[in-house]
Amino acid sequence: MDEVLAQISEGFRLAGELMSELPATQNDPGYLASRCLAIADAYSAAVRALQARHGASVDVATPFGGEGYLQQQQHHRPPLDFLRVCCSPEAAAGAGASTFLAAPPPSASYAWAPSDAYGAGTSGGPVRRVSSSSRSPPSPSPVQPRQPGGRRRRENGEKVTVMVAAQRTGNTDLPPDDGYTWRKYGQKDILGSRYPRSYYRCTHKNYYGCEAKKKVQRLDDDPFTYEVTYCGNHSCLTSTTPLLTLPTATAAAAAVTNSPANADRQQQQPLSTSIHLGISWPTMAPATASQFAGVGEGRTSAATAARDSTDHFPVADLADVMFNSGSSGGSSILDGIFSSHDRRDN
DNA sequence: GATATTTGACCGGA
DNA sequence: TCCGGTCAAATATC
Repeated sequence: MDEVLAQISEGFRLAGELMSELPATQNDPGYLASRCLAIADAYSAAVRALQARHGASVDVATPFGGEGYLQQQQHHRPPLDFLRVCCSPEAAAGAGASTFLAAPPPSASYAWAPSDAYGAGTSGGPVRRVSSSSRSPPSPSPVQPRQPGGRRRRENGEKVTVMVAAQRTGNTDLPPDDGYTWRKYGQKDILGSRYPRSYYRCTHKNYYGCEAKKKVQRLDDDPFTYEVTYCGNHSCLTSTTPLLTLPTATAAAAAVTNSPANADRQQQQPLSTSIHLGISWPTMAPATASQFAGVGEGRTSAATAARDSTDHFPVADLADVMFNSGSSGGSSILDGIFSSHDRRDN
């Protein structure tokens, strides 16, 4: 079992590295793809180790087709929606394109397809980068302490704006998942805009002091497109604090064991889909059209929205069942991890 | 009960 | 003074 845990641990380590490298490597789809595959390999090795240890009791063939499924999916799906930003030709070009991503980046080592090729064509994913700059020059003074009762508007770090296609089915009010978990803290009607602007900050702001924020606004001329502006960096991703206690061997083994009961439970439960890495893991169970239409209401976090997507990726699948194999009501393993720290930040 | 969202008010910058 | 960004109490959800 040590080998299994080591492989899982390695997968997380690689994922963490990749996240921290994203700002510098986002224009290198080939590198990103190779790193993603390395992560997938780590988890696949964990599965193989589990199979070697437990034999037939570890059956990953159902309902997703076993290793064949894993291999197939590795070559057909980008691991995370947000990589479409990083790897899209528009993102690489830096600005300006007004067309939706419709073709794979030529240098990507895995097949790439427009979002509509998957399922019912839900979230479209980021389609273009509009700008990547800080509006104001770096402040000569360090971060000022917040004055009691005062509200300081800060221009911290880089600002990146992307255009993101809304989901075409189900709840189109939800912006597509970008891989992070966000908490909405405000909404504002903007002058000259038909649609209000929503303000989000990182869910883990308290625990990590993560100052990442984003603004989401629908375009007047295209309600199916969101303009998402990211401000600040995710310190919750780069923290060296040992945040994650690996699930127990029992939990991990149970998670990858797709017993009918487990499969059924995975389909029924509203799962929290994020881990400390900030990665939103798509759900393991293939969702039906009716599920798309129903879920996502009420809880509007990006992670929840991700569940509406038909995105599936083997690593994500494995991690999803690992970290969401608990009971309902937010009592996943991750909830246990964050429960004592990550309280509300108001 | 804990946590997330909503929404009116407040604050700061232009 | 206006407008965008944020706060925080009230409310909703699980």
